[in-house]
Formats: sequence, structure tokens, C-alpha cells
Amino acid sequence: MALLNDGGMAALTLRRAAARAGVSHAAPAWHFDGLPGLLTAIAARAFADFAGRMEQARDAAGPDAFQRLVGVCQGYLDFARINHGLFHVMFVSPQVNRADPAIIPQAMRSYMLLRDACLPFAGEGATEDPLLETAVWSMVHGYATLGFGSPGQAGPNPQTPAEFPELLQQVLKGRQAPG
Amino acid sequence: MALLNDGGMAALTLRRAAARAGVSHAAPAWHFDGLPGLLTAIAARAFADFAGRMEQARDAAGPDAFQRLVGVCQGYLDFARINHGLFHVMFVSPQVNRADPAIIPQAMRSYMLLRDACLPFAGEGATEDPLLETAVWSMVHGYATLGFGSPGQAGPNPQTPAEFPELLQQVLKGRQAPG
DNA sequence: AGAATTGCTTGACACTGTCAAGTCATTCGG
DNA sequence: CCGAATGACTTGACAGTGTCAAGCAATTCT
Repeated sequence: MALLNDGGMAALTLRRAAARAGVSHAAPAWHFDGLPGLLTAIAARAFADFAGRMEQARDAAGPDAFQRLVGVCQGYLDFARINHGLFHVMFVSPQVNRADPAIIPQAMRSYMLLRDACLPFAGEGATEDPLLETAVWSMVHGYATLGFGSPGQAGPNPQTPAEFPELLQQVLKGRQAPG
Repeated sequence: MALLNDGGMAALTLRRAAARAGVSHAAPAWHFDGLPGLLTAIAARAFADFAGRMEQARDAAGPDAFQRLVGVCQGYLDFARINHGLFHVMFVSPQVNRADPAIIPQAMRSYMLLRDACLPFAGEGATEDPLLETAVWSMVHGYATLGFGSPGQAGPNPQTPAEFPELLQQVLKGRQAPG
């Protein structure tokens, strides 16, 4: 994960990880059952950190429902910005097995966080609102991948997460949290 | 591009491209100035196809402003679904130089398509609405990357682009096209 | 005590991008 | 019309990659 963090995806190789751990070049391949296994293990840890960060940002946002949703999204965007390599492993790399039992619970936990933060804006007494969840999840994910990708990219290229709450209001327009 | 299309990112190598073209293994590296150059050239072509598809879907959608925006987005999503490899090169691969003069005009054209389709929903007489553009662009991009990534992924995992217009309405709520 | 399993190490293989040097046809200058 | 120079490669090599078979020492089980 350290390699990934300060050298990007290209810096993470089995052999470098082995060198860093002071073991033989083939040890990681055996331990993690190949590169896909290593990436899958990393993704599992990353999802846990990801959920943790969103939880923390939400709890620091106070009691207001909108502010809590903003917090979750800010946690999402901050994670993507700071841990670009991990974010790539989690959502992009075709080598990770996202059905792995080590990943599923953490990924579920992440999604449930967003889902619960959306709940106050669902219909009266509703226990879910798939449309709203998908809209918010898509928007925050798209914003993260567009804004924090390589520079020089066309499109809105939003580099100031400060504007995100306004985007969120765009989606929540006409909905109100109770209280 | 054919290699990319039916073998994914991993199938596209300079040497395989050379073999397919019937030239020596180092010819593509010379011609495109290395792998990043090849990927950049591919991205430029891909952006042109991308814009073309969105244009076509928009024009086939009739005169209604909302239907035209839906068309552009469907073009976007269809392209991402069908040309997964190209989509990855265009938006994800860190090796392409997205400031390349061959890419910029096509990427701009793509963004302008979406921007123009959003225009009828901006304020009366406005010539742009950055917030709306960013919201729609983020949402469609997030929807594409979440929904058409590897299967088994957590999250909404929307595989039916038919529901996208409803998401769009979510964002346009309260706005109306003139006429 | 002997056997099996675990957790590696060593060595090899095929494949990758890159680069220096060579080759050969075309084009250009005098 | 001939020599030089440029363009478009080819050939050969190199370091680095993931993967796999074989080996090997320590631990665990019977």
C-alpha cells in the first residue's frame, strides 16, 4: 500500500513488494496467490479505510441530515483525492476479485453508509429510495473520478470539493429532511 | 483498437499490435513514440467516436430538449458499455497525455455536446450553467463507470441504462425547458 | 520417530517496453 | 546524375514483470 501510495499503480509490483518486505521475489506471489490476490487483499483493506473515513466525516458533521450526507460525500471525495492508487484498485483494476469474501462486507458497509445518509430524503416513512441512492452514488463517484484523474482532462474537471454540496442540493431539490 | 476491444486493456501491447500489423516488434514504438504515444493516439480516435455516437443519439431523439439530453447521455452510456477498453483509455489510463493537441479538440467537442444539451435547462437566457453541467456530467460518468465495471461490484450496479432518464429527472427537478 | 504440511527460496520461462545500432529505399542538393 | 541525408523501419539486446516447478528447512501432526 505504501508503494501504491507514492508511486501510483505502476510502482506496485510483486517483486518490489517482496524487496520491501525483505523476502524472496516469489514470496508475495505464493502468499497472496498471485498479483490478483495481492490486489484483492489491498482492496479489502482500502474499502475498510474508505468506510471509516466516510463514517468519521459524517459523525463530525453534526446532526443535520443534509450536513451528514455532505459529510459522507466529502469523506468519499477526500479518500479518492488522497489515496488515488487505492481508489483505483478498489473501483477500477480489472484484476481484483470484487466478489471476494474479504471485500464484500467492507464494500457493503461503504454503500450502506451512503444509503443511510440518503434515507432522510426518501419519501415519508420509506426505508429506501433506490433512485436517489443511485443518483447520489453515481454523482459522487463520477465527480471523484473526473476531478481527481490526470490533469489536463476535458470536462468540468472540478478540483474544489467545496462546490460539491451545491451539486448535492441539485439532486435533492424539492426533497426535505423531516424536522 | 481491435485488440483492446476483444481482450481488454491487458491484450493491448506494442508487440501484439506489431504482430497484427505484420511489422517488426519495435515498429509501433517508433511510430507512436512509445506505448504512451500509442495510447494517446487511440484516445484521440476514441474521443471522436465518442462524440459521434452522442451526436447521433441526440439527433435521433427528436426535438424535445429533455429527450435530446437523454439521447446524449444514452450515447455516453452505450459507448462506455460497448467500448469498455476505449473508455478506459480515454478516461482512466495514466499513460495517455490528455493535453495532446490531437485529443483536446475531440474531448472539448464531447463536453460541448453535453453542455449544449443542458443549456435549455439553465436559467432564462443563460448561456451556461456550470453547476448543472457538472452535476449531469458527473452523474453520467459515475453511472457508466460503476455500472459497467467488473461484475460483482458493490453499490447500485445499475445495468439497465433504461433507468437513467429517471436519474436525470432527479437532477432537473424544478427546471423546465422553454416551449 | 516418521510423515506431512507450511512458508518460503531458487531458478527458470515467456512476455513486456525501451533503446542503440544497423539497413534500405526515397528524397534532396549540387 | 550522383552522393548525402532523411524516414521508416528491423534486429538484437537489456532490464523488469508475473508465474510456475522444484527444492528445502522448520513446524505440526500421527
